[in-house]
Amino acid sequence: MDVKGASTNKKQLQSKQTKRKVAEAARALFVNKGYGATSIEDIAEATGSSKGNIYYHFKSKEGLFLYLIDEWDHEWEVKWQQNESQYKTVTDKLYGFARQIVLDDLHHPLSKAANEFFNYNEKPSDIEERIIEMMQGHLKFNQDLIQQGIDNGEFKSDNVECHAAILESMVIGLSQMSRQLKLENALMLYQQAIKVFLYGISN
Amino acid sequence: MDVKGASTNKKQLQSKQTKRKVAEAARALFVNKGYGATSIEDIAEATGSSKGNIYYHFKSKEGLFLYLIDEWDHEWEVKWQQNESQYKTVTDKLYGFARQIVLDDLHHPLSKAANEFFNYNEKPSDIEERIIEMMQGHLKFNQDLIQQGIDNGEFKSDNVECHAAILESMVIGLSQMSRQLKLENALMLYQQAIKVFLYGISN
DNA sequence: TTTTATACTGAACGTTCGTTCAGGATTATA
DNA sequence: TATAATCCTGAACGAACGTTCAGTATAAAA
Repeated sequence: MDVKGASTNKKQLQSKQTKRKVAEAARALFVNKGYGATSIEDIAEATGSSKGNIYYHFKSKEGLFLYLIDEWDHEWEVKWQQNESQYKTVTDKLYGFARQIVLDDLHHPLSKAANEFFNYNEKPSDIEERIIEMMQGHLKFNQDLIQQGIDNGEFKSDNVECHAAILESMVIGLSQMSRQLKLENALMLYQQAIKVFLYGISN
Repeated sequence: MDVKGASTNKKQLQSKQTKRKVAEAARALFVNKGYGATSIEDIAEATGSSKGNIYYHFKSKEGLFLYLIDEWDHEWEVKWQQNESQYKTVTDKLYGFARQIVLDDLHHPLSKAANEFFNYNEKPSDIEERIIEMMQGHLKFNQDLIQQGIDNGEFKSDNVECHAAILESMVIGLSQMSRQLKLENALMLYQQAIKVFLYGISN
C-alpha cells in the first residue's frame, strides 16, 4: 500500500533504526580497537541489544564489516565529488585529495581495520576480494588524476601507471606513519609528501 | 670448566639446536601466515617437538616473535654494512637501500607479521614498544642518509626530518603494495620511487 | 480476534588457542 | 652408582569468540 521506502510500518522503522545503531556502534569500535580486537559482544554491549540481534540484522561479523566498508567508500566518493569542483588545477586537486584523506580517514573511519585486513592471510574471505577491488579503484583514481595533470600541461610523467602506484604507496604509508600524529602535523606531512611527489615525477 | 660459548656439553648443544630449529620454523610460519594465524601448535608440528618444549625455550608467543624481530634487525644491519661500502655516492646508497629492502624483506622475513602488529591495539605489549623503537631507528637512519647527501652536495632538502618521514612512509607503503608483485617488478617500483623521492626533495 | 510474520533475547555450543604442569627421559655432576 | 639439573612430553585448563537456536514479545495481516 505504501510507496517504496516510505512505509509507515512501525516495525520496519524500528528495525532500520536498530540496524543503524548497530552499524554506528560497530564503526566506532572497529575504528578504535580494530577488527580483530572488537568482539560481537562489544558491539552488543555498546548498542544495548543482544548478540543474537546483531546476527538478525547482519549475516556475520565479516558481513557487518563489509557493510561498513561499502558505506565508507560511498561517503568518501560523495565528499570528493563535492570538493573536486572547487579545485581549478590538477595540482590543487592532488593537494585537496591529500587533505580529504587526512581529514576524513586519519582518525575517524575504518582505515585501521581495513589495514588490518590488508595484512591478513587466514582463510580467504569476501573481504580479500573487496580490498583488492578497492585497491584497483584507488590506482585507477590516481592514474586518472595524473593523466589529467599531463593533459593540462601542469606536470610530466613518463610512467603514469608506475607513478600511480607510488602515489598509492605513499598514501598507504603515510596513513600508517601519521596515526600517532596530531591532525595539523599529519596535514603538513601529507602536503609535503604531495609536493615531493609532484616535483619528483616531473623529471 | 669450559670457556664461555665453547662448551662441549652435549646437552646444551642439543638445546641450542632445538631452539634454533624452533626459531626457524616459527620464522617461516610467521612469514607465510602472519602472526595471528600461526599457532603454537603449528610451530610445534613443524619442528616435530611439543608445545611445552616451545615454552621451555621461549617465554611466550610474543617473546618468540620478539626474539625473531631482534634477529632480523641484526641481520639487516650486518648486511647493510657489508653493502654500504660499495656505494660511492649517497644517491647510490639510497638506491642500494631500496634494493636491499626488496631482496631481503619483500617475501622472506617478518615484514607481514610486523605489519600486523603495527595495526594492533589490544593489550599493550612489549612488542608495541619494540616497534616504536624500530620506527625511530628507521627515521634516524633515513635522516642520516639525507643529511649525508646534503653535506655531499648531491641533493638539497629544506626539511630533513619531514623528508625522512616521507621516505619511511614510502617504504612502508611500497612493502604493502608490492606484496603480490613479482620480485623484478617490485625492484623497478622501488627504484622508481627512490627516483621520484630524490628529484622531489631537491626543490 | 485469531493467525502469521517480524524483531529480539540469552543461553548454549563448538572450536581455537596460549599457557601450565606433573611427570618422564636424558645427561651432567658428585 | 647415586643425585641433581636439564630437556622434553602431552594432556589438560581456561578463557575468548563467532555463531546458532529455541523461545518470547510485539506488531501486521486476515
